Amino acid sequence: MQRLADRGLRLTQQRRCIVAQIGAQEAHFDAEDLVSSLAAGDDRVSRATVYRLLPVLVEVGVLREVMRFGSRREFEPVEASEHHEHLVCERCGAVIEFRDQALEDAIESAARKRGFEMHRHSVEMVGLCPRCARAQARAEEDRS
Amino acid sequence: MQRLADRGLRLTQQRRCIVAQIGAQEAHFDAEDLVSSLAAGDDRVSRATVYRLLPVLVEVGVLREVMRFGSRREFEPVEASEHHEHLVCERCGAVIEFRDQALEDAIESAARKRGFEMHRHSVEMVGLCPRCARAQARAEEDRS
DNA sequence: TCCTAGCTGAGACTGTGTCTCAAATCTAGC
DNA sequence: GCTAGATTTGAGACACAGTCTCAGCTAGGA
Repeated sequence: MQRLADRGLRLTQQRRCIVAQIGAQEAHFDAEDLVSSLAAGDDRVSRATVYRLLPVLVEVGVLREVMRFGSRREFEPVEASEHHEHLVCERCGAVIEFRDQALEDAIESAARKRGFEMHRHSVEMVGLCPRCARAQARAEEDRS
Repeated sequence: MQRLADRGLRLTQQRRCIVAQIGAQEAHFDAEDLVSSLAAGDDRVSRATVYRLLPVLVEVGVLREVMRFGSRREFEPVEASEHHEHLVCERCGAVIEFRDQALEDAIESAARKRGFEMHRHSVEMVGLCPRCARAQARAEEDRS
């Protein structure tokens, strides 16, 4: 909230509602999640307002835009967690968050090596989570 | 083309046109690029057909789906080049392709360490390309 | 040649996100 | 506390990428 004020942005009722709702949200969420959970509550905030505020919160450093699964833009609170990467299971849709210092280092070094001033990055790994990999292996065994 | 036949898929005129057009395409392209370049030529292939074939070509191993810039799904031919990552410049929009073995290794090891069976991955690095980073630095110098 | 599963085209439809503009509201200055 | 005016809002139209439907067509095996 304070960060909005610092930037000369107004602290409207709607913005308070949105920020409060973000606090109540799961780790990842997208604009439509917010719109519907605000609608479910007593807060009346229009879709346009939510869509307008999200990029502002990213710029102000409250949110971080994470990968896009499908076509929706996903967000997560910056302070809630350290930066992390995501494993996406093709079979069950699970999203596994993880942090890997060696990977971070490799990314930063790759950028530096090429004179690139990196502001953010994301790694998307798609495949089978441990559970589905096992299930798949069993299914193939049975077939043979 | 052969790969389609191997899978029991038909080699229709439209599919030949699409595959030929992909060959004539720049490194990256998306469905709309293809649709419009097909329309510009003498080939008449509908949008639906193009959108239908692209995921098939990915599955068959002819194309690879790369990162999504904005909201469009981008593709690139698999054989044209080795797997590579992308640096995206926020300022000029340039996309720099690069390959970094250390980074690949770090990604694979991160997946393996977590029992994840990785099928594909992509790294998106956003920031300033060397040229824009220099321009930015100069601009800030001038201002002070 | 014939048959039919698979493919196509046209356009309606869906979902996500943006834009517009009149009306409402926040905040600085008095 | 009041006022002015700059910002923000809401509702809905719009834009765009991508999907779906279904009647008609066709590749390719028998």
